[in-house]
Amino acid sequence: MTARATGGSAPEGYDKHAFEPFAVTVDLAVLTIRAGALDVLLVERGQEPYAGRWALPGGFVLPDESAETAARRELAEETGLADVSGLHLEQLRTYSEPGRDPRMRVVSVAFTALLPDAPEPRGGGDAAEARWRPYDTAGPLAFDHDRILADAHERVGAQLEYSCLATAFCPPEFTLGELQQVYETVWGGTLDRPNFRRKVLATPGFVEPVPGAARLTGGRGKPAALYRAGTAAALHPPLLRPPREGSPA
Amino acid sequence: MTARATGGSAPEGYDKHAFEPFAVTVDLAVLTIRAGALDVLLVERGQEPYAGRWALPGGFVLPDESAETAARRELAEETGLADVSGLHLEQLRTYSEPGRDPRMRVVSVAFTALLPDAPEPRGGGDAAEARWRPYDTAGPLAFDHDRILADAHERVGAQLEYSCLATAFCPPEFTLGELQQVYETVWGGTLDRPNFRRKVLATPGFVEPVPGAARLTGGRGKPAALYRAGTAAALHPPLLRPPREGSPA
DNA sequence: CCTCTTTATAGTCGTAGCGACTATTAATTC
DNA sequence: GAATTAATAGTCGCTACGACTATAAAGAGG
Repeated sequence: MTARATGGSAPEGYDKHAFEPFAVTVDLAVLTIRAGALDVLLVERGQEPYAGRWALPGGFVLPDESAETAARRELAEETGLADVSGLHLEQLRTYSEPGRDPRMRVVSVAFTALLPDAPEPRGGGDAAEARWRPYDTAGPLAFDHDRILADAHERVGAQLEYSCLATAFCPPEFTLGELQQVYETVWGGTLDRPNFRRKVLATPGFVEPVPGAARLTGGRGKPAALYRAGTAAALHPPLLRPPREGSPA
Repeated sequence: MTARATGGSAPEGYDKHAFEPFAVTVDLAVLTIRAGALDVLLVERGQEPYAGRWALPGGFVLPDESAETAARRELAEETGLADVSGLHLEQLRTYSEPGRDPRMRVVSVAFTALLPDAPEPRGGGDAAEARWRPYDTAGPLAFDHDRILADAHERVGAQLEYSCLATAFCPPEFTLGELQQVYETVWGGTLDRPNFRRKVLATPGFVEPVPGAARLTGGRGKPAALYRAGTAAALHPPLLRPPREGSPA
């Protein structure tokens, strides 16, 4: 059933308020790490407004979808991945400023998605060309997508402290060096390797060793032991970000 | 399939037949602490569906409003407070399951609001009677409001750990005992008073003493020093919740 | 082959934070 | 004025953590 609710045609219970139907969309901040840099998936706009500018992938929520379902569908379309069921997808927040789209009233539910490997995106369907772009030089983006992307970055950075989210950037089996690089890339600094190792291994359920003493050969140094994501969801104790300069008075 | 608003092949502007308009509402989880118990502001529904059941206050987002603006307007209407500009209001998440309202497609942006004192709510406008109810015996609520309320509780509990949010439950000047009671009420346990005091005072910017060595008299024991909310937004180091039983293997 | 480089892993040391606990102080109540 | 209540001060021992050093195991290049 379609809601044509402007004026007096609102359903029972809503008729005391006049309300305007809004378009509801999802926007995706799809993040990955390639060559030690944080990359974001962007699409190039072909028409006004913001023609030629890059934007976050997204689209309308269909009548029988939740926002989460729509976001996962868009994620599959934009990345071209066959199976996105295991990927980390999380609602960020909703952006509803009246003027955020000059054409009409659009309320957008933003999501953050994290990918381990980074396949080159295949432009799905009629979508404009999609590409990985470095996070640092991504902007300025169309609409309020700069802010959405910044919010996503901040949220992911904060969640690395107290959740196992970092493993979502890693392949199924990974070394502690790769895991550390996730933290360093998202937080933008360097961490002490022995200390990082001690903290990760001291946190129960964060990672577990791959059976058989598997090691990753082919690198330049000593082969690293392989680990899998553990069963814990939260980190106790948390892995706190080193404080920025100037914090302690 | 469906034309995409951000796609390259769509004609000028949005294709009006590509999406279905949704009603967009806000729902508020308004929390306070009264007599050492966590209370939530609820309204009684007068009509189907869920007639006679309690629900979170909320309403439609008007055409010229953002969701935040609508939430603050609803907060003022439901609580009857003249000035809600200083109250803590924060977006929680958006609920968009297709069947969450049996009448029509409603996407609801949920907010959490924290109040220090607890004036008896005046039923604002045509709203049904609004009342403070204890959090523990609030359910079952109408629609998916049980889940929204639970999500709000969990979010607030988590934010107490690493933000100064607890002061939002307190009046402008408060004692450390009152602040501790906020933590105990939301987390549902007891904290050691000397240790709590030491941690709060050791966190720069969390609280600052009221000038003049002001103290709160009239209580039964030794008068407590009065404090104000500090200037910091985040807590360094965080005030971690005591681990639940069974967490360490 | 031997050595240098690179990376992983092991361990040390001093400090800060924190949980558990005891002691003291200053008000009200009986 | 003694008992009660609550705030504040302080102690003790353990753990976590940052900074640092040392060792092990691979490839690179002569």
